[in-house]
Amino acid sequence: MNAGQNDERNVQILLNKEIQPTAMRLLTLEYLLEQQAAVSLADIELHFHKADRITLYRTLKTFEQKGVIHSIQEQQVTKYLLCDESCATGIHHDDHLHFFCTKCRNTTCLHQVDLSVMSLPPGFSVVQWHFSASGICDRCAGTMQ
Amino acid sequence: MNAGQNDERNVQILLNKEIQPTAMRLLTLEYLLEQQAAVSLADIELHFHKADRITLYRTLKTFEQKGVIHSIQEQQVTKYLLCDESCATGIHHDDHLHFFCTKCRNTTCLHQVDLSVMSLPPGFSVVQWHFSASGICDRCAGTMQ
DNA sequence: AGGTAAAATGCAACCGGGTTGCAGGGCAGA
DNA sequence: TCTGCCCTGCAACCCGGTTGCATTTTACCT
Repeated sequence: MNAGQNDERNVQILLNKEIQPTAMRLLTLEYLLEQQAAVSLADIELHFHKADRITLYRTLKTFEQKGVIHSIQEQQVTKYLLCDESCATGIHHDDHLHFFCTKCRNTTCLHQVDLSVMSLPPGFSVVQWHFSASGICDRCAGTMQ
Repeated sequence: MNAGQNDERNVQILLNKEIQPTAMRLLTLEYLLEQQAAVSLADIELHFHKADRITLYRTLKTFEQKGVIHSIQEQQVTKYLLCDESCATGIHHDDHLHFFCTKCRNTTCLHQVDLSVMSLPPGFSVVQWHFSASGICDRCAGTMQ
């Protein structure tokens, strides 16, 4: 693990998406890369207690718009997750299931669930899917207290 | 169509769900019964321009809790729809697809889409599903301008 | 290196939906 | 008729999202 190398890699990630790699953005990206679950603006704000809420907000907006992260609605709050490689400016492929665990309150992506079987009645054309489920995740199920 | 009969029927609907049939609640129920699409608190408020926002809010909360309606999140705002017969206090069966048309901005339920094919990885247990899609609905597709 | 323009940041403030507390009013039951 | 409970309406608050504007940083050009 070499911090300098990670920085270098993260700079490249941003440049590939046409985002200027500023300090704030690199820190935010680094944080997002560490996350296993979706995080809200408030979560990030709490983590970087010195950072400005609005800057973070705009950073996330930029990331989302450029295809670095995608957002989901989780009971009134917006949460963010890293995108797949295939996402780009204005183009998202977020058609996978988001699972919200009511116990640990984490939201994770379940790419392995096959949603291709979904078909709509004639006349409807879908631009975007939003799939989510809530319940108990595998980790919490394993650790009954 | 007999207004008195409808009233009587609506009173019964509420009583069956253990809700006191007050004037406000009957009006709200009547309005909800007329809707083809999900409505927000603001929508209802606009329709009953004399009504109090908070009372409406609490009426909807009561309806939801008692299994008359269910709520969905539609880009930051909560919208409400009538439940199936099978819903009761604290028990909802809303596992059908909600389709949001980006043109007419209406949200409708698509019960005909089969979601039973969905299966999760082992370890996950689902309490509630939330399926939605956005795009162009059949009615708007038919009326290209 | 210095100057300039554009982009990013930080602060203040606003907005709108959701939510709660409390006082008044109406209705049902004693 | 009296009493208590539930519904209603008003005020106010909270919190996430969002915008405007002034300041700072960065990139670029000479």
